[in-house]
Amino acid sequence: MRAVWAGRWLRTAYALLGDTPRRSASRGAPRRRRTQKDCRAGWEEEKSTDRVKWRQLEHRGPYFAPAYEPLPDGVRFFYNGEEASEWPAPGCDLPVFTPGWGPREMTVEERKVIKHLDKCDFTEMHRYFVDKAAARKALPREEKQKLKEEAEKLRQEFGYCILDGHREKIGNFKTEPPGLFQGRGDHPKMGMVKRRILPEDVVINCSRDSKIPEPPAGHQWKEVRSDNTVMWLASWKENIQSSIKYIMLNPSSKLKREKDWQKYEVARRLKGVVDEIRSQYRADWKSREMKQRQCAVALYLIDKLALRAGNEKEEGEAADTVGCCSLRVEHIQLHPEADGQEHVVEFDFLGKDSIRYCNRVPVEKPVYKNLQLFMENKEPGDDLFDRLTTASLNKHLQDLMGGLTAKVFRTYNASVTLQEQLRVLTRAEDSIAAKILSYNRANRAVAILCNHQRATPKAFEKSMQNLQTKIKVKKEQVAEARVELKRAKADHETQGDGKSRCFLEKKRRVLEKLQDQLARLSAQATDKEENKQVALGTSKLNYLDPRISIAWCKRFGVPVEKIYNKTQREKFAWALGMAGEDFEF
DNA sequence: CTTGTTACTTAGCACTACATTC
DNA sequence: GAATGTAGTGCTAAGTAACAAG
Repeated sequence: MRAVWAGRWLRTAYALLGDTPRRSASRGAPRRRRTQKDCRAGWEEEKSTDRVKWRQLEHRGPYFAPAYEPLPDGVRFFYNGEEASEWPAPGCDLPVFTPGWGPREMTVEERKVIKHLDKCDFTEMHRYFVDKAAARKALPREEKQKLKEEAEKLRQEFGYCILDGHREKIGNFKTEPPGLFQGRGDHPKMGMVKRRILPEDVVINCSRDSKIPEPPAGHQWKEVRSDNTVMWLASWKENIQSSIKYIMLNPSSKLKREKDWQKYEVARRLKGVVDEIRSQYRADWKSREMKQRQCAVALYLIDKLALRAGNEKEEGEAADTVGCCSLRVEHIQLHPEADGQEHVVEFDFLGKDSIRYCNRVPVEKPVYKNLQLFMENKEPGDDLFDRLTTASLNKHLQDLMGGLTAKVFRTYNASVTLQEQLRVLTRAEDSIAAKILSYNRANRAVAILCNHQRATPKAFEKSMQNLQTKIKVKKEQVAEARVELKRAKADHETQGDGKSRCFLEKKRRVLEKLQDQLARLSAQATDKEENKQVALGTSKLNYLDPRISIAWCKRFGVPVEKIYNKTQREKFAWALGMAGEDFEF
């Protein structure tokens, strides 16, 4: 078998041809960051900052994933068709937190022998992990229950903190286990070894007067600090991109809820000035200054198409993806006329998570002309907006409205679209099920606007077929019930007694019930088909002001539980009481 | 201005637990 | 009771954006 790069078993497999992760090319001496002393000063001064501040924070520190067990002796590895008798040797040349095994890079000797991944045969290793997963699945009920209880115990011990006197849920209380880095898209660092995190890597953030978390026996924290202007409880630097990972609170916590609420309030403030901003950027399309023009056109695209800002990325560090400001000439095509419309721009690029954005849109003539201008004398690989960065764009936005950045447009347009679509699609006389379908349609309009895609579910075709079969059966049943009803009607007319009347009523109810079921099934089928490749969750969780949905529920008598599950209701608790039925975004 | 660092939000996928159907 | 379908959850990568320093 070939190297299978998908699947979690890889996390535990050996890294074969991983490059040594390069240290980020730090050019000069490390710059001075905020020190602990500065933090203390911040604490006492209560500087005006939009950062949420806390007074007291106590927690247990992160939970360290236990080390993996070594592969048993029987599991063999083949290279180029031959069994490698000595390799890979169990054991680990990296420091491990508990005695055990972890993924590692090849030694110098191994690298001399193993040069091509496609000559590696992982079959036995793969089977070992598949079997292990199957064994776990086949565990008797009591054993599973026991595992569950152990996990719950862990959650109780590590999964909560005390913040300003309240016990709050932590979002991710475990350090990330070592494994092979799985980037998305064509990632240059795919397959590199992600090191095990040790207590020595971890910075703890908590109140000075709290019980400081104990590092695991025989270990020490990298640092313990008390910075009350940040939301994280612990952090460490990861070795692939040398970015910092954080342990933070669950969305249901007060701190996160308030932040979320603020976000939507900023978007609502934009609503008040958006007309002005729009006429402003329209005017700037004709600006004499190139930079201003580019800014105005970019803003138009961000506003109209809900594009992301598009920060610059370091080449070779991540997959080649772009957003608005980092669009290149090769990503758009101009059509003077297409699909019966004028001034059509065709976009085709990879966005966040290497999700393809492919769209043809008619734009206003000045935008079209400007794009033409921006593309003149440029190579396909050149930046479309060569005078523009996200920083300068956001600087401009900040001047137009305090707190305004490019991403606010996405929030704003998503929420406005939901509100508008709900208004258009909901009919008061519809059943609850039909209303929920309308809600999903409105949600879907937003997801499409924001380009939230998903892979077609594995069993989609099959489950769709099953659904169609069910519909067919139901249709036959309805037809049959119709015939029976007719017969009962005729019987009642000839006999006219109470018994036949009763029978007639019964048949009528049966038919109604069946018709209802049929309607529900076809609605389900429509919904399913339309939703095939659209992910609704992301917009629901991150872009749609929950007060819009809650107000809609109240207005149309739909229970909120039909729209938000328990977790979502906890996250949006701030909005539950706030939004009356006439709330307007 | 550029560049690196830091903090936080947004994103899709794998897995799992539970409901439903056979 | 097994098989199947699906909603919910965990995970962590990949963005945005602010800020400091050269």
